Amino acid sequence: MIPQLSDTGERIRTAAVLLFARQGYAATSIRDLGRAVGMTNAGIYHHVASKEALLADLMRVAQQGLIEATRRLLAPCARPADRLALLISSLTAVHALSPMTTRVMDGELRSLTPGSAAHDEIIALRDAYEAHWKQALADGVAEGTFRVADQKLTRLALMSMCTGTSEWYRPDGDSTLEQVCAEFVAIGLAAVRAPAQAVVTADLSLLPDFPWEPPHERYDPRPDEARRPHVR
Amino acid sequence: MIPQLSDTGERIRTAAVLLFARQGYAATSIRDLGRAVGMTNAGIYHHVASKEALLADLMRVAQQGLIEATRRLLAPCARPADRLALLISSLTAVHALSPMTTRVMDGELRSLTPGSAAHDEIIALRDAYEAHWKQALADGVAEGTFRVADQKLTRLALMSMCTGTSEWYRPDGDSTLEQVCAEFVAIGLAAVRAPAQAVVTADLSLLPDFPWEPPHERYDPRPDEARRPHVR
DNA sequence: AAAGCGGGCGACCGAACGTTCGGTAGGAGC
DNA sequence: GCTCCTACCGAACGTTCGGTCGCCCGCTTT
Repeated sequence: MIPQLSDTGERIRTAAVLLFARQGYAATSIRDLGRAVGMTNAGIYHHVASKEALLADLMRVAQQGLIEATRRLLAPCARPADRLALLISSLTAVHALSPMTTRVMDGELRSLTPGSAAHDEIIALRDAYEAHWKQALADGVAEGTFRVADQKLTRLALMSMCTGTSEWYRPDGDSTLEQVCAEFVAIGLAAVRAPAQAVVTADLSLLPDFPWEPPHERYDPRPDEARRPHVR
Repeated sequence: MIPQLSDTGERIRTAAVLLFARQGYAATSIRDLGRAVGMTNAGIYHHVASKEALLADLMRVAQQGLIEATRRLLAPCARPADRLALLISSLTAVHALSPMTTRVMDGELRSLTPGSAAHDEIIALRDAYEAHWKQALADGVAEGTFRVADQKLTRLALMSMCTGTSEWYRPDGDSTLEQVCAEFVAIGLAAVRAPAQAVVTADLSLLPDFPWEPPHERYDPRPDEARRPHVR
């Protein structure tokens, strides 16, 4: 028979991403996790080495997915302005489409034990991703297409704008994802004083797909019983 | 004699803002707090009603300070473009100058018990602040000065850009705070298609001053002994 | 000198934490 | 029929959590 190997593991990851994004890693207990998937806390440990290893797994796969998707998107694209446009629209789209995963990815780095192998690995992955942005900005400046006061400032400001999307975007809001991306690309190109051009946005089908990302709207992890008030 | 009433209370708040910003509220224990100010956990409770009340106090004062400063800044200013410029530069400057306080203010709302009086109060304060942004944008659109696809989208994108500043700004970086503010105002006005104008930025002396905000660079809370590795 | 008092300490509480362990139900392979 | 193996549970481990209680020290007031 089909072993359906990681079915339970996937359900655990789905619940973990949701709870970590909602309450934060430190405020989520293994027992919370078990309750969300209809298991005892002991059962969780048959699928997960430790709470921190679970977080590290989620963050590694998320970060690698983003890097791989970015590499694919940027491959056929030469001009710095186009590359910057793709970086902006893809980062925005990933944060809009996978808000829970990206919230954990962006905000829980501090929950990994500093100096641990997992911590260092995630930092290296994050640096590898940011290198794409640094390169695009530096190329545009070297080419004379971009005029920026401070490349680091510009990069961090634009990335903040994109990553913030996970905090507010709703698919049933007033703007479609395509409109959001186009708008952000326009703002980004204005920020580097590049001439407004034919708008290039990312092909959404090339974006990473996280199997554990819950559906966008309301998703309630409680299986059959009400959750305790979490007084503490 | 001067009772110097809140000296210890102020030291507790300083340590709390630092630890909450660094590790998060849930990952910070009362004993961590006590260690940072050279006290036992029991001693802390002579100055603080509860851990959550301490967080609520910090958030309330921070949010009220921001609202009050914004009110003062906006008072003598009529044109929507100028008001938007002031909102952008003041929000950016507060996040650059008080990164620890603003990180707690922006990121720890979820740590307040939902439905509690404190939680509702902070939400009401946050809504009161956002009303300034909504008003400025709506006025500009009504007046015909701004052209935006979606006011909510524009507002949240610009606010994300400003609040992100607390995550990366360093006073010894490549850009001065004035340059950052001017740049962000330019980006913001471009985002609403307002004509580039004489740049209006906030008077920094009108910004709120949080007595507990630690000095910007490295600030080490350990009083005399090394900190345990925080294994758990 | 005696009394009052605020600030802090040591000891402690019940609960929850991450994690481990022995055991067991059920299906697959021989 | 017997033996594995996977998946999970009940119970407990030692530790840490937020918070309380009683006492004591050093200061002020009288």
